[in-house]
Amino acid sequence: MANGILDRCRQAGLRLTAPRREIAAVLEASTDHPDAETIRQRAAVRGFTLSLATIYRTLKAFEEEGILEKRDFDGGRARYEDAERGHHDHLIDLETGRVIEFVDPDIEALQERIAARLGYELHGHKLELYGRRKTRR
Amino acid sequence: MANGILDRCRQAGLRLTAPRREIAAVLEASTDHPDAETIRQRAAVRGFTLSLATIYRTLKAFEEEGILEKRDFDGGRARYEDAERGHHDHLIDLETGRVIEFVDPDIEALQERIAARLGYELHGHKLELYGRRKTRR
DNA sequence: CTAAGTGCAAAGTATTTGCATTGCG
DNA sequence: CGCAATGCAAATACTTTGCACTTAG
Repeated sequence: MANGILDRCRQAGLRLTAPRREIAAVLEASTDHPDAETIRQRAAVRGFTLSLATIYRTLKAFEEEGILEKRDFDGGRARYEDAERGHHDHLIDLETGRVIEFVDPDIEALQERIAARLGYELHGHKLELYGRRKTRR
Repeated sequence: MANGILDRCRQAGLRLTAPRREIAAVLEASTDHPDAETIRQRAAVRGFTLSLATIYRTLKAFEEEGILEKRDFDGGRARYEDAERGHHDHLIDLETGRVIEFVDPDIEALQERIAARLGYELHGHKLELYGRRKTRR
């Protein structure tokens, strides 16, 4: 079974170039959802210079192969995350903008049922909750 | 109670200018989720010329006042819909790109519970389902 | 060896903004 | 009247693309 991004990259028939190895490394070292520019900065910190064009092309290629998932929380820059880390949804902190990941089996099941009710086969979903931290002290 | 977009516009202390009346009219006549350019075209058909800058500024103002809601289905152009029409979620047809609206009280309740479990007060949410029409004949 | 991938700079989209002018309240 | 809103064009933000060069397989 393929676990790492590079394994899946190879499985997909994509060449394992130095930039791709670096982008994969940055993504796997990230616990958040970096955008293209952030990926470049993180690579730079690690001593690797990446062209933004390459990053965009690579992210698109990875996404098309189902290796990464694209997120668009705010309509600004697109952010990416490893698709293999298992599906989860997001709660966005309205105060800080922080993104909290969560999973809920009930939600998954319910969405499946709703899609079926509408006459559709569910192929994916995105759920974003927006909230403020409860001021319980 | 304020029902129309213009009523809420006035409530919010925004001036009721001709372009705003037109944008409101176009939105209220739309059953889909138009983007800025589409709004301009629809206004044009109705014989009203709108500057794109004005449309963008108006949409942003309306959104900030909670009159409209911004959607970003594909990461491309932002789309807008009347916030007062009651909350609903979206199912996007993967074949045609068509957007189907739906409401499900169970989903609403479940999301509320999840947010609470995470220690958050839910202030909004977006749910997008992606699917293909069931080929049942 | 050769098709896929890269970097650069230029081109595309989508959206925002400066500024002089207009018009709602 | 005065300040908010408008239109235009220029500016910005993000992403894509053409092209010549490099490199993985």
